[in-house]
Amino acid sequence: MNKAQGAMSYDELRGAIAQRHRALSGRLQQIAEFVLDHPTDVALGTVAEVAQRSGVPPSAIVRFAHALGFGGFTEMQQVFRSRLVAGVAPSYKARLARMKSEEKSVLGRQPAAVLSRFVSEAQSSLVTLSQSVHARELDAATAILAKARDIYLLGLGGSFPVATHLAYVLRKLGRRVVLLDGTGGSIHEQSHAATGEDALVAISFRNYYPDTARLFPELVARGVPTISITDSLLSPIVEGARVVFEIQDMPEPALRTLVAPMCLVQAMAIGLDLAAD
Amino acid sequence: MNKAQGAMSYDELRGAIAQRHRALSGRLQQIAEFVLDHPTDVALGTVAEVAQRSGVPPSAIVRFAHALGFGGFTEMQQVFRSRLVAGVAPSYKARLARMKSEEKSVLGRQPAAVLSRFVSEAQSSLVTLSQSVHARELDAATAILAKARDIYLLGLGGSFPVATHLAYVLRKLGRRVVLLDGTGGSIHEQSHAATGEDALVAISFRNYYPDTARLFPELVARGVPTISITDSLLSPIVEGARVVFEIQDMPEPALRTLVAPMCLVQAMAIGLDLAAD
DNA sequence: GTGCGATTAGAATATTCATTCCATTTGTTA
DNA sequence: TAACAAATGGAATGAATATTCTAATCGCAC
Repeated sequence: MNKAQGAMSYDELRGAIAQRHRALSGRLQQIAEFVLDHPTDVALGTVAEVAQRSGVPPSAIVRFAHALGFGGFTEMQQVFRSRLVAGVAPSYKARLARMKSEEKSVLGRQPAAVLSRFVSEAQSSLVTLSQSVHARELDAATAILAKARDIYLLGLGGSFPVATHLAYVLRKLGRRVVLLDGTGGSIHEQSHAATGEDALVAISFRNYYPDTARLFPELVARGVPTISITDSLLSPIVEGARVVFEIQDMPEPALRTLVAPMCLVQAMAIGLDLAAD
Repeated sequence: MNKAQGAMSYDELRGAIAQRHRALSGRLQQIAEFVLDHPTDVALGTVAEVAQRSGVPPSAIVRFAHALGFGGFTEMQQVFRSRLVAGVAPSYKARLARMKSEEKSVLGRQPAAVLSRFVSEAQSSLVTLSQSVHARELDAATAILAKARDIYLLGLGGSFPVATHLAYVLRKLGRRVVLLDGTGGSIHEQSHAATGEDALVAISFRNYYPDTARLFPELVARGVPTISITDSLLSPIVEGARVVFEIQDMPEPALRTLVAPMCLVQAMAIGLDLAAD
């Protein structure tokens, strides 16, 4: 009623409700309690649904929103929805918005600010990684690698660093590795010896490197067990893969730090080594 | 259309979309890509909003839902909403606790536990990075690169992924880059043309790759301005460098994720590009 | 018990929204 | 090139929804 609630976080709203609870009328108190106990219902439901579940008429819900300073139910609902999106993607939108604004400010142009931006970007990509990769996939991947005679690595363009890193670690651990880098001629020749006894790890992000998209199906067709690391289930290296690791929210090519895939391949390699004992 | 999609989990829906993607028409493929990339928008938005953000007419969105076997957009949206509620249910605390317990349990050898170990290790290495790198060094480094005609990159062995990544980004930004990788003969020949007009970025960690230790002094002696990224001030690529980035606490070669140096070179490259305007 | 202000419920309304339909375009086969 | 089928975009439609309005009710002081 009195306070102008422009943009409000969910936690702030909780505090505000708790504070005013005593001052509210009977019905409104009842709604306050329901709303604090069932934030998800408020976020996703309609006025009628919330009204029914909390046992009050729809108009009371709207009055409640008004009493809190919102223009209406819809406005209040936005705050509850923000809590949901925060739960799945740690401040994805906020991050983007912050980057956009910083980019244009004078501060954002200083190298030090650029570094801290990439650091925080990398941090959140690591959080996402550990959330989105499931144990089952990792187990399956290491099982494939454990049985392989030779391990073929396919990662070109922007993904090449990931492939070289995996190659390095696997070789350190005594595995036989063929890095498909296309030096000294066609990449087809390098992969010509691959069979079902071997294994392939393919890495590719948007925009998918043409050679990768071309070679991958050939190897799959030849029966080579395949592990794919990519950023979308629609990428050209998904179909036919035994295991797919999807790493979401990859920024545009020039801005990606490759932190998440680097960590992932590292864990695959070391996990393989530990499981072998 | 054909499949009766009663109750469906979000992951199942993702799989279904990926599977049918090829069989869909152009517009519908475009929508498929958008919804996989922006599940939150679909969960919370209206048909009109989703349509606008994905750049298609609203009717196409409905047709997409139909093509997937749903009765309409609203029905499909329920699946996307289920993902949001699932995301908040096991709260941060629970998830964090689970990670902690896994880490210490006997299951430490399982790949999933290995991954979470590398992730947390990478997290702390990023924190260290942003603390130990100072603005002055970054400014000096970008200044050197800005004046360079060609940028030579020297990073062999375990550091090679970092060098290739830097090469990729710098080239994307239109810089002339020479990656010293030793293919097709001696690495000396590749670097033969470097002069004081150019610049060198050298990356090396223990155990320092012999070729790096050999080539580095030569280039310095020839007057090439140099930026070094290494793990100790006693490393062979420190003496003579204009700027030295010391990244501490690098684990042994097979265990390092290269997360910190990857971030650093990324920031250097982008910082250079932004400063150039 | 009476009168008054605050509160409430439910119907009425206006808006937003998903869906459908059809004319037009696009792509394909003959 | 012509004819056909599939796909597309945009307007029309009807349902669902939030909000407002008003009459009725409640609580309370006197």
